[in-house]
Amino acid sequence: MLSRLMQAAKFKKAATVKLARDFYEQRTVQAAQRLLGKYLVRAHPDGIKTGIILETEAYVGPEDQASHASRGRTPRTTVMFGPAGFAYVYVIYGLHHCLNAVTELEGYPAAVLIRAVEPCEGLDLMRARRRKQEIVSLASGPGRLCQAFGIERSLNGVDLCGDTLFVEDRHVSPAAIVATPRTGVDYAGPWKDMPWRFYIGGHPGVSKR
DNA sequence: CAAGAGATCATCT
DNA sequence: GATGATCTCTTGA
Repeated sequence: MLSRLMQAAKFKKAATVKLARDFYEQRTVQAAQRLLGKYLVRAHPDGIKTGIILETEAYVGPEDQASHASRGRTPRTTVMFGPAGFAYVYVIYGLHHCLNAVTELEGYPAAVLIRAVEPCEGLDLMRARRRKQEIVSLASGPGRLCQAFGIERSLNGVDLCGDTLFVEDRHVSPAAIVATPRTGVDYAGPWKDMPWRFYIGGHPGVSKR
């Protein structure tokens, strides 16, 4: 059994190397690509959960009709208009949560949707939350990963440069990055074809479509 | 394995 | 009142 001390030690180590705000201030498409291979970390009273980011999507600016922010600033999208490095978490289809990292400058609405990770630490915690056993099915999709990691609306607006949810500045170099159009945005007119979904090629943990 | 439907409600019109 | 940055289960080949 992993002692509380060991977990604390791991957490402490991870916390010292988390991505800083300036990472999130870069261009969204670039941030989406550079997040691939990095470690998403969720600290929770139950224990720590981590996973390697496998799949992301970029939602870029007020013109992007695929983005929630294209309809202007609303209570929901306020976080997207705020400064970089905060979490935008929303409920979709009344059932599932999706996690985004807000990017670029304050006033310019943009974010990276984290669509899938390869679970590393906290596997049994994730299994319990997901009620699935297979590692590959624990976090291969935006809703699945939020369920596995215990990410819900209470985390909307949390600082990704804080201690509860962050990305470790540690990189597993992806063999190949694939770019495709984003998922489920057929309504987005000319923007639906922008190749702003990125994933690690050939990895089984990438979400199905 | 692919296709289709149902779940279920916050959000905006 | 309509819709959705999804998931799971069922059906049928």
